Amino acid sequence: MNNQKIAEIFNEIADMLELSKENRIFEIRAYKKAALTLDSMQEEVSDILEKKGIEGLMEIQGIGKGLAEKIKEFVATGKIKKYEELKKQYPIDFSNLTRIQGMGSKRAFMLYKKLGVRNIEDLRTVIQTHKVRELAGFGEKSENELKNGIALLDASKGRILLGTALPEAELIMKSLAASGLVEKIELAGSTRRMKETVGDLDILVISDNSKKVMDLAERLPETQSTISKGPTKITLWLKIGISCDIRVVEKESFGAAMQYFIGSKDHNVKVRQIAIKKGYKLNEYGLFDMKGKILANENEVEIYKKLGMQYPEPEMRENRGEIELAQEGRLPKLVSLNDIIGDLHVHSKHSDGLNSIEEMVIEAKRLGRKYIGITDHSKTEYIAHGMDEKRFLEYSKEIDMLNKKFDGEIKILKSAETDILKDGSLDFSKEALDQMDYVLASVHTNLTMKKEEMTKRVITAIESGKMNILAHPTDRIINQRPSIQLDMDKIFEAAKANNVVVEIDSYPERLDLNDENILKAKKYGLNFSISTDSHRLQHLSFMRYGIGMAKRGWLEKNDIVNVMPLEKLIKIFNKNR
DNA sequence: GCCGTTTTCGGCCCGACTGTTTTCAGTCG
Repeated sequence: MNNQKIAEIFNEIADMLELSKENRIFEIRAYKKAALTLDSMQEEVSDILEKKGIEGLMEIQGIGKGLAEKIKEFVATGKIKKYEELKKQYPIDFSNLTRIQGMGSKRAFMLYKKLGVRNIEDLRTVIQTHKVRELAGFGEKSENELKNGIALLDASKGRILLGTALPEAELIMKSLAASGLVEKIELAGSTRRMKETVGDLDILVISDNSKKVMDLAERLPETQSTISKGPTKITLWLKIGISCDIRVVEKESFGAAMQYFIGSKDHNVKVRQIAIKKGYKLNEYGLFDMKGKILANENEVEIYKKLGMQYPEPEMRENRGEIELAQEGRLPKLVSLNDIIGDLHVHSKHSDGLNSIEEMVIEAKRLGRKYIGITDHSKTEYIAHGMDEKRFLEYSKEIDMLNKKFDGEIKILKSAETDILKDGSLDFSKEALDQMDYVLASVHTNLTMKKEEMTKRVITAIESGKMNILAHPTDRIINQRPSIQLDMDKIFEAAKANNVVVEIDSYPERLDLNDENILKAKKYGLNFSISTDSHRLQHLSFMRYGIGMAKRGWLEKNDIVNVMPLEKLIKIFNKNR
């Protein structure tokens, strides 16, 4: 919770420094960069301080002594002196005002100085009375731009789920491709990198008629309005509450454009620095030598090659060490969707799923799965219609029957999503657990337990010698519910010692483990399962999101269990039971 | 303010679009 608050303060400090007369552009950048890092960081700064002190903070990219001291100050006192002092000079709600499209710190300050605008409500008033258009540097159009900006912010969903953004982007791309106007169309940006949430869409197009492409984009059913439109780029506002950039680029520079617009920003800054060190220049049009001669531009692989690097898959491009590995030729060969042959977390009508086991099995078979594990809830999950031992028997019989029916086509594994109860015990009798091919277990109740207690609870389950997969380990729901408090190092250590597989839950609201935790877990040499947590037929296709997380966490095929043939998988499960 | 096999001082990514301009500042990604 500290992380986001400090990020906000750092951003505001940057805004206020932008107003000072001296040129402090790099100091400003340092604050903004640190804010970005803190905002997306999983580990709480207060935890880092507690464990490793101020040196721990300074290990974070972009945080040096100065910022580490300020973070420490905030954790200790809830305030940062430098911020409080600046704020006296500029009593303006920058963090909300600058969320308005077209509003930066300078305009915000101008509006404060001339019209006394301190926050969005003040701004609404002066727009209504048309005072903004009278200001020097503003005009009628600027006033309308801000008015629209506020409306967009009101309608904005902020960062939306990857599971919403990706299908939306695919719809738009499909329509543009079907028009016959485009020679090539590709997804870029954070959606291409499979980030768990997405702030806007980025689409690249090759076309010899960019105007027609943009006119068409404006008329798509997904489009709400046009934010800006130039000769090579259009920004749309989509009905789902985010914006979408469509850029038309030359065929010759398509690779350079892809490299540039896939990002991430941090990754690109570092790659550009490498280019500069080699005496080159890299931008969205190509890689150039000192004389401006083109070295590479049509494809990304070539650009990285000329820079002495392997091609990093988009999911890895976060400047988390992938650049160094690419330079050394040691990039991991990431797992891919095609490697997956089974799904080990699937619900049916027996608890809170919508479809019968048979329906789920048929769909899984259609998707090419060789086995599917049915994992309906246990009795403590009474809201989800969880099964007691008696109902488990009926469920068990049904699975046996279906296995006869589908013999040779797909194997149905008998399991259950077994609650890890408050004391760490499992929510089924020993007899029931023994009947299962494997036991998937997870926390669903008493989510607010203290870290130490919660960690002990989960480790007790892991050490029970009964469970095989720890499902959605942190239990977070993106944008809705924070993670349960767990010492992840201890959990992973215990999982490793007890042959427990950790899950990457592909359900878009969960994506749990997330990329950061996967990277951490990989260091412990754990086995992972990538499963869908399906509650209806359509969910079985969520696998690609879990694969996205796995790739962002640098996982290779041999880190994953549900790529293995059934016999080998069962052996792993039987090891600890 | 950060950072380091060119540097503990002197670098730090760069182009598109818009509006109010008369040559460019502000914003964005």
